[in-house]
Amino acid sequence: MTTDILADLNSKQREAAETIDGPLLIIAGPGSGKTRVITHRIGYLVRVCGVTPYRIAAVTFTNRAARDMRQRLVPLLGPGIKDLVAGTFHSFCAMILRREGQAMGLDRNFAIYDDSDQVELIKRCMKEVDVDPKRFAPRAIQSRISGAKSQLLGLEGYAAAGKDYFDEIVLRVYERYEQLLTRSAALDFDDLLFKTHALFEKVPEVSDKYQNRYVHFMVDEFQDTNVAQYAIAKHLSQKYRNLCVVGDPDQSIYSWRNADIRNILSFQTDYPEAKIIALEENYRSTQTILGAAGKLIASNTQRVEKDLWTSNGTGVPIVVNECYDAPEEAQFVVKEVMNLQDGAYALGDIAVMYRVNAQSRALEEACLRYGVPYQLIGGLKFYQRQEVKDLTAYLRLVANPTDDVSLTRVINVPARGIGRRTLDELTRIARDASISMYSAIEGLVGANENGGPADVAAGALAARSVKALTDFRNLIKELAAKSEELDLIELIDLVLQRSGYKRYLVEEAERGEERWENIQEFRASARDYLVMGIREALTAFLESVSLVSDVDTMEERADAITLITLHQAKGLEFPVVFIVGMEEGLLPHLRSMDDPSEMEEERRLCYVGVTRAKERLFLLRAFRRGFRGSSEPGLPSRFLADIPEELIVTPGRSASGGSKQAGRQSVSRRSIDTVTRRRVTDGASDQDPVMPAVTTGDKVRHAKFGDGIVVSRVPSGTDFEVTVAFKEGHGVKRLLLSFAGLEKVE
DNA sequence: GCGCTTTGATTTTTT
DNA sequence: ATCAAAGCGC
Repeated sequence: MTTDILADLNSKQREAAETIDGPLLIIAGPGSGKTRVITHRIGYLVRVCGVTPYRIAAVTFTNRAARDMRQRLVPLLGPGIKDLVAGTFHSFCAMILRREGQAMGLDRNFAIYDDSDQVELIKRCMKEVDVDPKRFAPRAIQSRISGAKSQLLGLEGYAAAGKDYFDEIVLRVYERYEQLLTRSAALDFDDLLFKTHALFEKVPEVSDKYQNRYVHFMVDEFQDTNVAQYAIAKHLSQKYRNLCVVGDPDQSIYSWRNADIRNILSFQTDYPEAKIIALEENYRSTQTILGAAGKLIASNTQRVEKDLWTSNGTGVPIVVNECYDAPEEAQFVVKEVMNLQDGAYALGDIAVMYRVNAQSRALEEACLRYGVPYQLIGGLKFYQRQEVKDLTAYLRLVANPTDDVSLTRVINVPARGIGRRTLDELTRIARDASISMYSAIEGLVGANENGGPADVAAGALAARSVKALTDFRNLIKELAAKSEELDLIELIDLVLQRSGYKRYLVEEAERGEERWENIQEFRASARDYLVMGIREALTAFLESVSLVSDVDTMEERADAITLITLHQAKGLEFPVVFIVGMEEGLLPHLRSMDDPSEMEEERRLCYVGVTRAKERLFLLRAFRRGFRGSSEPGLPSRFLADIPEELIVTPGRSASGGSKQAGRQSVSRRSIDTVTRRRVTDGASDQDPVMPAVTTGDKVRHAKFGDGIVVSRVPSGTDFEVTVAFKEGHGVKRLLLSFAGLEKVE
């Protein structure tokens, strides 16, 4: 039994999985089988030690990581897996607060404000407390407030610590911000952590309940946790002291989001008895890649040395190349991709990574031009799109009408004659009475219906404005009432119809068609929630909308290359990796230049990128790069200088014109052959596409409906639902991919 | 109150 | 280059 589960672990991994009593720190280098250790450790706990999954919590950095973990655990835990808590800190805390938050006066239907909601609210606060948004960037204030919460200072702590002039300003906004959040029954991202911690501190019954429950608590990506997260982990494992944290200080890349690498040090002082296990064997990369990574990270001074090694072969040299500008760099990538594809690789084996999202543009254009299918992660995030946010705001209002940010967002979308004047007046009333804007409307409407001439509140508003507000209130009321009898999809349809949003999009809005399609995609994503009761479904759906990121929904596709930021790439691996924009000012980024510790973080970011690669790595830079219109020459990244020359091959400067293909091609060819042999012996084909690789925009043929174009593709259970627009009067059809028998046509 | 034009600023990374 | 906020005429 015992040997069964841990059989395929190496001795260190095995030791980590078997250490189940007391605090444990696992330092896991890149590619060292970290996820494997975590899942096997859980499997061992359940299968061998007889711990019920209900008593285990595993917190990961992304939902995607949690999903992967669950998937791998299914064969080990069977149906018991549903009792295992596996999620991000934020979703874990949201769950606790929904369940227990009333103990400290929290509304069960609290809204969750994401980043942009926060900034909206902060702008409004600034107006109210008379802080000029031109002198002080709302974003900067938001980041201070976020910092205060992440470090568990909160308003009081911040007030006590604050010193300089800017702090004074922030404090004024912060105070109002908290009032408005409370008034809106809303929590921001940081509150999810901050309030959970506060709940544990203030309400012993709740604290006891969860401390008793979690006999084993595990934290993944520990190097990227903040003070609040660590405090919560500590708190929950106080009783059993079985806290297992896994991380790699060299991959800490989120200090800007208040992640505190010192947590690793604190862990060792907080738990002096902790066992520390380092996983140093790398199963992922070639010696060449690992060697380059090692040299790269060795230049950091603030680090604990590690001895990473691999028994993999040497592999092929790293390709370093300079191109003239970003478009040429992108073209180089695409040409190489085409070479690799004829050789040994599928498109899904290839990723292109970059420092800033803006760099994806040139890459997309090149892919489009040469017909290379790509999958862009992040960028203009789906849930951040205007139409999706608008619809979400309506749904949030149905769940919680006191949500001021959502109300302000859609009260006049589509236009209903509620303009700035009315809105200003409404804000004033709400402020004076310390109530939400929705309640303010209720008040106005009530006063108006009673026909009181001494109607002080509405005095400043025209009758037609009051009428418009009344109509809006009735709309929300109606939606809320009807929502009880509908399912989530029906509710969405009702919202779209009754609010006039559908008509607005289709008939008047710019790019209406495209945006309507996004709405359709969003609507389809609600499908997963139909099994629950409407109320529960609505809350869960809204929560996932706020808490789910783009990497989370990333599909493993064999038929497209992946374009992704270095940050998002953490935790992923690809046989072939291109890192573009290896230039001073970009990687390392300009903003890190004057701070040595930020510079070290840039280096770690680069290290993360390099260590994503299994077999082939390309490091590219452009001689000059466009920046907001103009274009400026740049210098090669200092990180390139850290990589030993013997690990590098340079195709030669790709000067304009001429026969630049020849030399490069021969290098590529030879290298691919080497790799091909290895891959064949591995016998590992990680993808077996049973279904045709059909994606949005593809031309397809159906036996009955003929030719059409794929409008959208949405996961649906283990299958995909594709929406296809067919020609010749067959119209738009929704089909399940596995049954549709679609054939791709060119 | 609405919609057009002008002006001005602008984020690096994301749960 | 791009987008949001402010200003202005209807």
